[in-house]
Amino acid sequence: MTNREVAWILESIADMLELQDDNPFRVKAYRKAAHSVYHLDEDLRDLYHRNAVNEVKGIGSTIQDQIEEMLETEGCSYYEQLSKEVPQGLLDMLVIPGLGHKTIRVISEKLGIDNLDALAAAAKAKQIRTLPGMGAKTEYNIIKGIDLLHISMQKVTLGLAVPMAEEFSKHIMQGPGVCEARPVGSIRRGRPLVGDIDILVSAENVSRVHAQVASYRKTKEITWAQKDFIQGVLDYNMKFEVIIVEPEDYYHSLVWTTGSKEYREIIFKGIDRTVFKGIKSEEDVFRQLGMQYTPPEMRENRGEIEKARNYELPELVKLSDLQGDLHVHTDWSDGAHSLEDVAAAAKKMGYSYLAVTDHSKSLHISGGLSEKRLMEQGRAIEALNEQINDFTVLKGNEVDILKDGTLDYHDEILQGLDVVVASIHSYFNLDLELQTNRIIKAIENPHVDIIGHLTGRLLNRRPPYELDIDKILEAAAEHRTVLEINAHPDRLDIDEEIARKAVQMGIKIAINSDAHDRKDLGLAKYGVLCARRAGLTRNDVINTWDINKVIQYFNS
DNA sequence: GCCGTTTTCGGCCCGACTGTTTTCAGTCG
Repeated sequence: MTNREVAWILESIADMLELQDDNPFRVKAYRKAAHSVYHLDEDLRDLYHRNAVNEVKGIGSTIQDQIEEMLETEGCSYYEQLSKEVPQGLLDMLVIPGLGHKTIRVISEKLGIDNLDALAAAAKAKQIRTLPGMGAKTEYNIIKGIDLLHISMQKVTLGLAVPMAEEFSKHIMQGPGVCEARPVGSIRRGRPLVGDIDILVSAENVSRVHAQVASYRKTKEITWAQKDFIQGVLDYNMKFEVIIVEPEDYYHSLVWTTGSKEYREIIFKGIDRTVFKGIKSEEDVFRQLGMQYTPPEMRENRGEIEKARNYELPELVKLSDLQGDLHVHTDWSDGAHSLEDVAAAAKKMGYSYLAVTDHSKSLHISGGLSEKRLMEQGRAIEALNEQINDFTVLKGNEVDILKDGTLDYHDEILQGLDVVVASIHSYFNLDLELQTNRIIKAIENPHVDIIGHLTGRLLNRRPPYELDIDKILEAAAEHRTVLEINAHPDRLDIDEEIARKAVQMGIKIAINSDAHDRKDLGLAKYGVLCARRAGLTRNDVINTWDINKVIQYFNS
């Protein structure tokens, strides 16, 4: 069992205990343990072999025993026992915004409802409003929430799909006679939400691939199998398709299975694909098609085919172009690691700079820094910079944009910072005009360098706030304010459409991890995918620049 | 259930919003 899976079980235990109205602190203890495990740097198995599982913060003797059981048996009897007591349908309901365990308990006890379909039906039949503390609005939110849930159940974020697809490919790769196995389709194109995992496999012996796929520990079900095609379901209801080809057909199949349906139908139109047999690279397939090599992220038929035929594609920004990260949290606010640890991790990644941007004072829950603490942090950063070579930590802050568009610190404070990222963390429901003006006011503040996660969307969970994007882009262009592509796979905000529009207007972009954990610095790769889908080049992205150029841009 | 340089028992993050109520419980970040 992986750390992530252990964390998921602990989190589920917390949910079930909460639905049973158990001691809230016990619930919290499980959540805390889940959080610690999720953010662990080390594999739990290694800790287990060192007999050090209980050294993890938030894990005492009870949870330690449960984790050890999970590692030894791939199961957890306490979790299984609770699963029998708490219907899965109640856990599903927790995902609906506005429904917590107490409300769900009342609904389940008074109306005997234990699944989403019955809940939706009761809401539509106006039965929910008969319960204490619930009214028409509650019913409306339930119906809306279930609709959203049905949509989100069809697709998952890259953050979930990519690690699963990589692990699955690796497993297939270990099969006898397998030459290649790699994720293709929408995952390879970097679409922010994907419906299934597609894996292209080339192998000498097709039947052995079937056995290898069936033996994967997360394969729940094979729903359809042909000689060269396997369709099925993995854990968490993740659908997959495995396409199997002969080694000599691998590269043209790679192009075929990576592009969108429209894309491949256009570029291979009227072409017998057997002419590509034996080709040794994707580049050669494109050469034979009379086209410029097209990066996977662009293969969507959105104008790139014409450009590729005229050899006019831009050179897209690459992950290795990034020289730093301009939005990162530490344990001074709600990050998991110290200033020193985060800086060391960034340096290890090959970065040459990092802006520490903890939360500002109004964000109490996230440990927002008072002016005094911010000053202290500034001194700590200066001291750290004295100690490390060939690396610069910039003094920054992710300052809250308050309801009226003013910022959470006075200008004199902001002036002393190297990097000011301004973001919204409250009043998500303002109307279009108020919300737009609020952000424009922040853009107009001369100390603001970057707007963080502009639209506030959370993929599969929360729609963007009401914003007049065009007006905001005009203001950002006028004030030379940088827009962030927040690389967290739950956000990818701004999205590729806005990013494309922004650079056309001369706005610069920062690809920021918004890491709250040193491991999360690596999430930058998802932001790069988004930028590449938007057609961005190195020069469009300021954190591919060296630090002097970045600072100069902010000060200009 | 976890934790401890005040504690092995008695605490554990808290302020604001939402939708329901007429003073507040539940939810969320």
